[in-house]
Amino acid sequence: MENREIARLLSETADLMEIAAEDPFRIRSYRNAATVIEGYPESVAEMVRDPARKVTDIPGIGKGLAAVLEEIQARGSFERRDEMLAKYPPTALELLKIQGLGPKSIARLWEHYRVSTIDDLERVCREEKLRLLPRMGAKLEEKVLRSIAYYRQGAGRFTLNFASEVVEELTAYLGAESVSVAGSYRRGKETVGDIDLLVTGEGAETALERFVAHPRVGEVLGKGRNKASARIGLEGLQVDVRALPAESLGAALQYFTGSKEHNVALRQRALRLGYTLNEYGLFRMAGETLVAAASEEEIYAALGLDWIPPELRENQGEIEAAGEHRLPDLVQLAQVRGDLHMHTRESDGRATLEEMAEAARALGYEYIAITDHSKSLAMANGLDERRAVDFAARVREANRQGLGIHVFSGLECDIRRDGSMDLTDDALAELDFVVASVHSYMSLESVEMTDRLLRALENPHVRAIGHPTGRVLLHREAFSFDFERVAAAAAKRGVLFEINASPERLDLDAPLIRQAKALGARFAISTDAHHPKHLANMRFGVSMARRGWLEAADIVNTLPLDRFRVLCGI
DNA sequence: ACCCGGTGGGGTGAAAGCTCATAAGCTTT
Repeated sequence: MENREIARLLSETADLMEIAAEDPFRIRSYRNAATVIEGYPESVAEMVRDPARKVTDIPGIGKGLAAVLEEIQARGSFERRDEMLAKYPPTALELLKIQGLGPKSIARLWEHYRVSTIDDLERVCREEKLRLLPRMGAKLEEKVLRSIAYYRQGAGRFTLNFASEVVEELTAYLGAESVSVAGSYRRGKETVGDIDLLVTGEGAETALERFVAHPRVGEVLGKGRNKASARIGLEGLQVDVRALPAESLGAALQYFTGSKEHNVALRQRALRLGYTLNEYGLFRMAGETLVAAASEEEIYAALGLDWIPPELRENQGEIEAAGEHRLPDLVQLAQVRGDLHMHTRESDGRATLEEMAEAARALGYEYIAITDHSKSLAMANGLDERRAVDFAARVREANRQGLGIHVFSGLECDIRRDGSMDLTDDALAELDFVVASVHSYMSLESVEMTDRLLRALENPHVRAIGHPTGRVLLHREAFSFDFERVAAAAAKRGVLFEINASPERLDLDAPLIRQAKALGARFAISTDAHHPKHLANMRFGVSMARRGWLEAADIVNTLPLDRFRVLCGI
């Protein structure tokens, strides 16, 4: 079993234990163990099997959890988990994703009404029975119903951190001469519903057999000669694998990459030009002569178009632009030279300044900004004025000593309800790069939120607005405000929009990026890393930027260090 | 549960504010 799956068993059990109101410190130990195991460089399952190794050498794993890991390795579950599952249905975990409900409420709902699924929950709300329970009322019923509706929109979709692991693992595993990923994953969409893989060449036919035999494949939904579908992992992400001849890979890739809207428009164009386009190729209609199929470039060229990068294929003007040879020269990951939003142990990050700097240096960056939280986010141990100023001095000293990369002292400063900054201007003036972010009062009316953000933009020390809409994918909607006014003001004041590359956020999204660019805004793509490995999430942010039609010139952290310093005056 | 440090037991990751309902539970990273 993979580390990630072990971690999942532990953290799900911790959730159930919370519903059962067990000892909070024990619960924390399970959660901590899950985090440590997920990030552990070796296979924990193999360590359990190897008599020469001791899992208790892993920090956070003691006698109790070592026994749990033994049991997981032996039979895929463990006693406490079974006990919890006997007490509460496994679907109760899903209820934790509904905003407004926590472990106590879920326990009560189960005890009083045997509510165990989202459908049950919806019924209880509609029948106005939730309000009869202690500490619950009519308002909560409304809130829960709204949250259910939002949750259902995202049901069955997955964020890119998980999807990318599956793609990378299967690509290596299938063993065909070529494996290409298509679908919304290839278009860089922020969440995916399934994964489409195309295999060709040597080993393509046996790849389907290998696929359904993969140890993490659960339910096989179908398997024929050319296609196999299955759900993978405990999460149940659907993967479709298609085997096809290399001669028609381009047509298949074009077709299965989509989007549907792009393909419809492309086929209409083909018809106008006397062709027909399908997943096997582009054909001249009379006589059905094959015109192009092996590569996407040939197909687009035959239709009089430049090759369109997958991220743009949404039928949002890209076909017209390709016909007029004015597609943007989209930003690429390799052009990124720095990362301007990350955390260390100073607040809620996991690593030190030096460790983050070293990881960034290893990625080939020239500079980073360390931006820990400010004091309002007490939960994250945010910095007050004094600590922020001391930290800036520490960063200056670290740069003098030399880190192999330039580090800017920064802060992710809370934007308070009235739009003022959480720290004084004097303190902010000591820092090189201040990102201002909203972390509270997210449900303000649009007018108040707009005024709040406009005021934040007025602060002379603010360089960027962090995760500007506050959305958390599959969990929380963007808060409402007048984006056009805020973007226009940001452009005027030279404040950057962050494109937050964390796969949980990906904020701004593509339509807002395009809108902001049209209003003259500039951008920073930043990972918001809380751990050195999170720096690698930059690629997801670059995908969003590309979906927003951005070029390197739109993004400040593609600038070399000296030019970036001049731009920011630091 | 773990860890430390000691062979018995104490400490553990940080608080503020909102909502709904009237004391507690949830949210925020």
